[in-house]
Amino acid sequence: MNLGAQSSDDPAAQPLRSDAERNRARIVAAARTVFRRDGLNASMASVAREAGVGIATLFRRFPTKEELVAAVFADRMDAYVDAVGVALDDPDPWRGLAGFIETACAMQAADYGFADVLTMTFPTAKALEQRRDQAYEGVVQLIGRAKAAGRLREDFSPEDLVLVHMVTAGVVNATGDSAPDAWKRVVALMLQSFEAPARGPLPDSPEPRALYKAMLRAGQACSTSPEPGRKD
Amino acid sequence: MNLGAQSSDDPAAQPLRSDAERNRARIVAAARTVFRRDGLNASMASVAREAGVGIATLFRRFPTKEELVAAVFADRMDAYVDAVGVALDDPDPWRGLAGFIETACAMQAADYGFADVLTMTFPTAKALEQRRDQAYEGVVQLIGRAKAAGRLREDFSPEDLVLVHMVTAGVVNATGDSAPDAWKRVVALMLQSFEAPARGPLPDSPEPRALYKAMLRAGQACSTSPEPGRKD
DNA sequence: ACCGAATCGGAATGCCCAGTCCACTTTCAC
DNA sequence: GTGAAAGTGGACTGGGCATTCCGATTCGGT
Repeated sequence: MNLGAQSSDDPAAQPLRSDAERNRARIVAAARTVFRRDGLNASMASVAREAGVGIATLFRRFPTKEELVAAVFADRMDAYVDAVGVALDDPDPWRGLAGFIETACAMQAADYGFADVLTMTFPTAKALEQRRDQAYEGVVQLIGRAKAAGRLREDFSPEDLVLVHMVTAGVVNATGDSAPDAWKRVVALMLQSFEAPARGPLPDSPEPRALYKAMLRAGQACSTSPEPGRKD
Repeated sequence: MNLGAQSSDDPAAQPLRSDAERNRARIVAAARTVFRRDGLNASMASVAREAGVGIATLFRRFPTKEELVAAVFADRMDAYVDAVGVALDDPDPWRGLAGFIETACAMQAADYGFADVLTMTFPTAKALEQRRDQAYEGVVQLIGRAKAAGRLREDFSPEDLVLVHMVTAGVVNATGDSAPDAWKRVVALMLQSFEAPARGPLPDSPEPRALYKAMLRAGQACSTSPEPGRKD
């Protein structure tokens, strides 16, 4: 794993000078802190300040924000993939799925940056997207099993998981520190209506393509503009 | 009603000069367009541009963004209050409540600015907040009746409506034009778990105070900073 | 027509941001 | 030790935004 990454653990590209490696680590740590607190729209300058390095140093190491994001959230994505694994190990597929959703949303609530990451896509961040795909495959299996067990409504689609992440991101965004647990109620509510039997039909799930486009747009917006989301 | 407002229909303050009145109308119309498209974080400058007036003109008429927002969304808020009225007139209180929620969320989807307005509060915009309170009272009644009819889960709280608005805002924000109907599925999902009998207990509803604080913070952020939501 | 007051528009200020450039400093292989 | 390559930080450019100021313009009562 971690095939083409240019991260510190990539032995391919010639190793950084020791001071550069030290600064790189500082930057990633600082970005972790800042993104967790302020979300992905935190400025590069604020990351540099937090890290105690010059702006140029930051940009030399991570020419695009996407690369920085990828480096920072690699481990969160690993945890996300692990959570899928744990869910798949659960003999009760419904409990597994529900637990996974709760865990994943808790990760969003604990890290505003990660909340954003799960609603965006970064095509150039290969390692990150590969992990996302890996998680996706697991989730598809999980969904299949939960439906087979008759515990998950038949019209649930993998896209619904993305919607759940968008919902959670929206709630934690809006409530912030003032009502830090509000998302739990919302997620519980959604889980109750995912459980079979369905209480009624639902409007169609968004097309995977359309949803991907939405996530893509959000990701691009985050690279350059001040605000992830729609804008002029 | 509309007691202390300084809007165009306020006969108290000396009337504006005819050209000023014309510009005021243009500004409000332009702001309506811009806020609908870009949400409340649209810049004052973009409103002035759209209106074809100078920036100073805009600021002279609406010294704060809150005042502009109040002027622009007065009629949307009226429609919102009306929707509550319609719901209260429905002999089936559950159908009334469900229909109201769908209508209100559709209003959010049709106007990004209004989507934001329903998740924020603007203490200085008296007329707007008065309408919000009016709607709130109606909703409380509606909830009471729907519970009495045994169609709404007993642990539903008025705060849940705010959460629904935050959820919808989050989804339309994230999906934008790419998946413009995704919110319908999410709202349908939530409605299904609001319907009695409850499928299970829920985490507590956020404290009204806490939720108010969250809405307040978002509103203040919108007045000055580039981004409604958490930030440095 | 005239004149003062109201109104106008745009330039100016001050802040934050992304991203680049360059003169100075540090590392490390020899 | 030493010198070249790698690395560094801060100044700088260019843009957007909120907000203020002011000289020019327009309205409307006379």
